[in-house]
This record gives sequence, C-alpha cells and structure tokens, in this order.
Amino acid sequence: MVVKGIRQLADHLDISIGTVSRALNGKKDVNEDTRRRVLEAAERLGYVANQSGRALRKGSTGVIGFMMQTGHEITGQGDTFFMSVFDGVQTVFARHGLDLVALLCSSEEDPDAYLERVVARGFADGIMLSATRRVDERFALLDRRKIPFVALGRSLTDVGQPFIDLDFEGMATTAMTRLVERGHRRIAVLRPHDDLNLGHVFLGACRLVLAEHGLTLEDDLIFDASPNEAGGYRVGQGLAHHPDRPSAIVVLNDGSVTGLFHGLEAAGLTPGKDIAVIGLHSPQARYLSPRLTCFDLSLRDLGISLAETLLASMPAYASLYPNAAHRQLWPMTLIDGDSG
Amino acid sequence: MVVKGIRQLADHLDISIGTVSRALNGKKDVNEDTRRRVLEAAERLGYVANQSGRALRKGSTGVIGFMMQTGHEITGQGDTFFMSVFDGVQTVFARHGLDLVALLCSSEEDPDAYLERVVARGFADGIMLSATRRVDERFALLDRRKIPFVALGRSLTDVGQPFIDLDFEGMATTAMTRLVERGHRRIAVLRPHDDLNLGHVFLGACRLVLAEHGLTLEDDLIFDASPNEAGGYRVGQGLAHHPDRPSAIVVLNDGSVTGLFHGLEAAGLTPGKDIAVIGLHSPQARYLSPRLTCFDLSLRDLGISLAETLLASMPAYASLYPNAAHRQLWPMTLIDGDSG
DNA sequence: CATAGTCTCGTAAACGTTTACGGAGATCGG
DNA sequence: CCGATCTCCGTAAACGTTTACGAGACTATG
Repeated sequence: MVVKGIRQLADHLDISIGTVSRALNGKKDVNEDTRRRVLEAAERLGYVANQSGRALRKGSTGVIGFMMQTGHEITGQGDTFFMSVFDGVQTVFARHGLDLVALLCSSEEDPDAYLERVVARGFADGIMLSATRRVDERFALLDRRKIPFVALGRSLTDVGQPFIDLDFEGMATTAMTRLVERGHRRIAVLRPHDDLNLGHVFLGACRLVLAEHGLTLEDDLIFDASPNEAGGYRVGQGLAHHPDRPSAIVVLNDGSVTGLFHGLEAAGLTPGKDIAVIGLHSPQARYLSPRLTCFDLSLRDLGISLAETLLASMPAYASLYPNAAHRQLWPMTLIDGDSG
Repeated sequence: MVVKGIRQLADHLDISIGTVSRALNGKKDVNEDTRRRVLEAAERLGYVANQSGRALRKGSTGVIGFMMQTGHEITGQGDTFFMSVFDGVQTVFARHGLDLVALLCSSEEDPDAYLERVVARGFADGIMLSATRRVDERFALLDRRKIPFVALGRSLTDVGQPFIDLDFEGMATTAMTRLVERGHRRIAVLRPHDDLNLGHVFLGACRLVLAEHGLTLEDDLIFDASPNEAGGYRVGQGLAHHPDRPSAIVVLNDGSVTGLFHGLEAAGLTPGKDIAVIGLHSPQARYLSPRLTCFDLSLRDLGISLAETLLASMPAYASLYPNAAHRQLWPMTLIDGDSG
C-alpha cells in the first residue's frame, strides 16, 4: 500500500498534518513517541513529501543542477570524466540532503536560453556550469538571477564568479619546460574548439613559458580538433605530412589521444620516438602503447571541491564551509610515460 | 530588471493574474491584444512561471528523469554513450515542452532507495531506467508507484514492462555464426558483471547458436570484467596465458576493448591474427589497430525510440504515439574490421 | 427592444507542504 | 493551591500557479 499526501498519512494516524510534518522534518515540538509512530508509518506506507508542495512552501527545491549539453562533440573531456566528478559532488551533497541532477541541454537548443529558462523557473537552488566558453553569457545571466553557482572552467570576462578550473598554467609550465629541456624547439598544441576557453588559456600560458626560452608557438602548430577519436586521427595525419613537422605535441583533448596515436602510426610515425606526445590523463592513457605521458588529476576530489565551493556561496550552507576556496586552479601531476 | 511571480507581472500590466496565466498558456479566453502585451512583458521582464507552483497545481512537472549511477564502474557505458542517446530523447521531448534531466544516483546510495525517493516525491512525470540488473527491484517499484517508465535494457522478471534493449540475440547469432564459419571452435566471451542482465542474455543466446553447431560455451572462457580499460587489460593478459587459449573472443564491454588489445599485445599476441576479437562499436573502435570488427547502432535513434515508447505509456501523450513499440530489441549491424 | 450568444476578464479555490501562533494539559516551584 | 513554565499538538496562512465559474460588455438575431 502506498499513501499519497501528508493528509492521508495524518488521517491514518489520527494526528494533524502539522504534527506529522514536524515529526518528519525533525522539528522540536513533537513527542518522541509520536515521532516514532509517524516515522514508522511513513516508512511502511511509503510516504515521501511531495517535491512541488515542499519546494513551493520552503522556497527552495533541494536540487542542484549541473548543466551539460548533449551531443558529445562540445567538451573535450573523456568518456568517464563527468561521472567521476559527479561522484565526488554527491558525497558532499548527500550530507545535506541535496540532490544532484544533470540539466541536459539539447544540442538543438540555445544553451543560454535553456539555462535562463531553468533558472527562472526556480528549478534548482544552485547551478554548476561546465564547458565554459570564452564569451559566456551564462555567468552574467546567473548573476542577474541571483542564484548561487560555480563553474567547472574559469570565466574570462571576469567579475568575480566562483569557479574551479584545471591549472592549465601549471600544466603549460611543466609540459613546456620538460619538452624544451629535452631539446624540443618546435612544439605543437592540440586543443578543442577555440570557443572553449581552456584552449585559449593554455595557449597563452604556453607562449609565456616558451618566450622565456626565446621560443615561440607557431600558428601552424596550433591544431583545433573535435575532442574525439576522429579529430585526433586527422591531426595525427596532418602532423605526419606537415612540411616542417614539430618534434612534440601537447594534447588537451583527452578523448583524442588514441585517435592521434593511430593517425600517427598509420602514417608511419611512432609516438614517443618520432614525435613526443604529452596529454591529459584518461582511462585509456596508461594502456596506450607507448604509455602516454600525461597530467593526472583526481576527478572525484575535484567534484568534492566543486560542491564545497558552491555550498559556500549558498546562504543556507555558507557557514559550514567557511574556508572553501572561492576560485581554484586545480593541480595536476605529471605521470611519466613513454610518449614524451 | 527581473520580475518574480505572476502577481508582479499582472500588477505591472494592470491585469488579473488569471488573465496573465491564460495568456501565457495559450488558453482560449483571452483577447489577442492583451495576449501580445502579456507575452511581450513576460519576455522583456524575464518572467517564467515557477516550477513548483505550476507543478503543484497541474499535478505534473513536465520533467522526465533518466536515472543513472555515478562512478563509471557499474555500467559499461560512458559519457558519450548517454549523451548521444540523450540527444535523441531530447528531440522528441522538445516537441512537447518536456525537459530531460539525469537523476544521478551516487555510488554510495542504494539505487532502489534512491529511485523510490525520487519517484515518491513526484519529481518527474516519467522515468527512464538504464543499467538494468538481472533482479531489479526498480521495475516492481515503478509499477507500484504507477509512474510511466521505460527501461534501456530488458527486464528479466517479466511482467510486461516497456523496454528497449539491444538485440543481443541477433548479435550472438551473427557473431557466433561468423566465427564458427571461419573455423573457430573455442570462443570466449567478455562481459561486465554478471549482475547486469545483458551479459546473461548474451550468454544464453550464444549457447543456443553454438549448440546448433554442436559446440558449447566453456565456463573457463567466460570472463567477467569491469567495463573499463583495466578490466580489458587483465582479460587480455589472462587470455594470453590461458592453458587452452581460445581462438576468438566476443566483447560486450565497449570500454574494455582498447585495454584488451593492449593486454594481448603486451603478452605478444596480435588481435585479429592470434585471436579474433569482435566487440561493440565505440568512438575508439575504428581507430584501433587492427580496426575492430564490431556491432554498431544508432544511439540517437535509440534515444528517439526510447522517448516515444515512454510517451506512449503516458496518458497525456499516448494518443500521439499510437504505434510506438512497447518493447523493442534494437538492431545492430556488423561493421567489418580487421580484428575478427 | 428583448433575448441569446460571444468575447473577455476577474475571482477564488485548489494543489501539498511548512511553520508561526496559540491553546490545552501537565509539571513545577513556592 | 496558584501561577508560571514546559510539552505537545491543532489551526490556518502562505508559497505561485492554473482553472472552473460567473459576470459584464458587446453583437447578433428575431
């Protein structure tokens, strides 16, 4: 048997709905005996407070929305990237009875309009953004709507929004220094679409590092490619037939690395021998041959930080996370491989 | 400027909230002039009806939940798999103003309890399931709660629930016949955890096909492995050192194939030469060397069918999809590769 | 002109919950 | 034994929306 509505549950117990509600919500003014009775009955009859009614009254939904776009060509992240991050986010939210849902924006719908719609409806108490773009209306939009949010990926049009982004500057420094010290002079970069800001940031950092060594990043060595196997394959082919082939390449699209390897091999080049490859860690990375030299990070911990940063900006939870970082560049560690 | 609440919007227009609501919802009893005025003002002031209020009154949320579990070790599918399916689902839902969200169940929470909680709250009008298990409480639970749903993956405890599953029987027939005709006699199978029913179904089908040829599926040739690179790698190693090595393997875990290849290679075996490999299509499949012989399917179309099947079981939309399949085995086509 | 019909709109109830408020009974201190 | 305090609970308002209902102002029709 299943009971629908607090009214039915209250009638069933010969108690007023007020008391039932208080009992369920752990409020003070309720006898411990009746509380037990209520809890037991709710459990037995499968009563759970209606989401809409509760949200309407309380003014908060208990839901956090993580916006992502369907159709996988947009972001450069590997296949299990988000699921790992989510797992970290959840462990934090679970402590507060918050639920994480992914807001799925169709590839046919305008992301800005979608987000505005969802936020304006009051669907979620907080928003997580991903795949931030170089000019990203969404930051201003969320500011305007005054809803707490955090971005996975930095904002370039800076007005103080909270975010956590990968430390691309650190990555650029480590990668470029390593390559230069090993004698590389012509170094290429593979990044996803220019509109995503991670590639933009990374290139800037690379230029800085290279300049310190009196080197430059040649325009014809910057490859934009879809963050998938096909994109990597094409770049591999392109590299092989490049009139002035670089001796190394750094790959931001972790989904493209295996494609790149096979593209190179198909053209008779051996990664790590004919051309050094440094990438981002992905599940495949250590099973590639040669093993990929790559930057690793704890996605689960990243998710935890992401959640804490968001909660820190929500009035109801801020006091619990007094020293959560408002903005953070997430450190990555280099894992030695055989590819570069 | 942003307006909050239909009351404010109505006051701003010197109109009653009833009329405003009717205007926004395209109801009949409203002058076309005032409707335009309302629509324009709503657009300009950024008014969108509150989700909770609307859902509470209408008794439906306009939200469809796709349940999935975070932490990627459970299901064999990755982000791109789901994102492609979602894209298809969305194109159908968009026509009806329905929104798809992914209900993310933490790996630390019991999936059944999670689903019960979400459904009982009335969070969504319909549910999509994935990663169905051999004994899956969720089917009975959704039946009991009388909420429309569809599963991506069949139910084995059969009481007529709607689902779409991959045609593993067809796949088994095609794959096994092909291998047998090419002279293979000892054929292995790699599948994810036994608790997921796809592996169970597939094995059964394989046994049937093999029996027709007077062959059997040896117990020591059935490998259960985590649906990831590491799992595949270990099986590759295991195959290489198998006392009576099979000459072919069919792989259900698409996330494991590259790992399997590298595991084999690390042990000195060449896929497609020393051992035939047939798998499922994945973004990597055609960039592997040798190219993977695999079964492909249109994920986007699968999503469309999934959505239509669900809508067909929702009273409000059923009439629009009179001949949507209630249950469906989704066809897959074999793509010739070099691996087997 | 009277009546019926049409068009448009305002009013108010309802959806399921939470919570401020007040009241009834019990307990306690003097 | 009386007033004060405490414990527990019921009542009712409020959250923002949709919609059934009815009313007023026209128009058409006879």
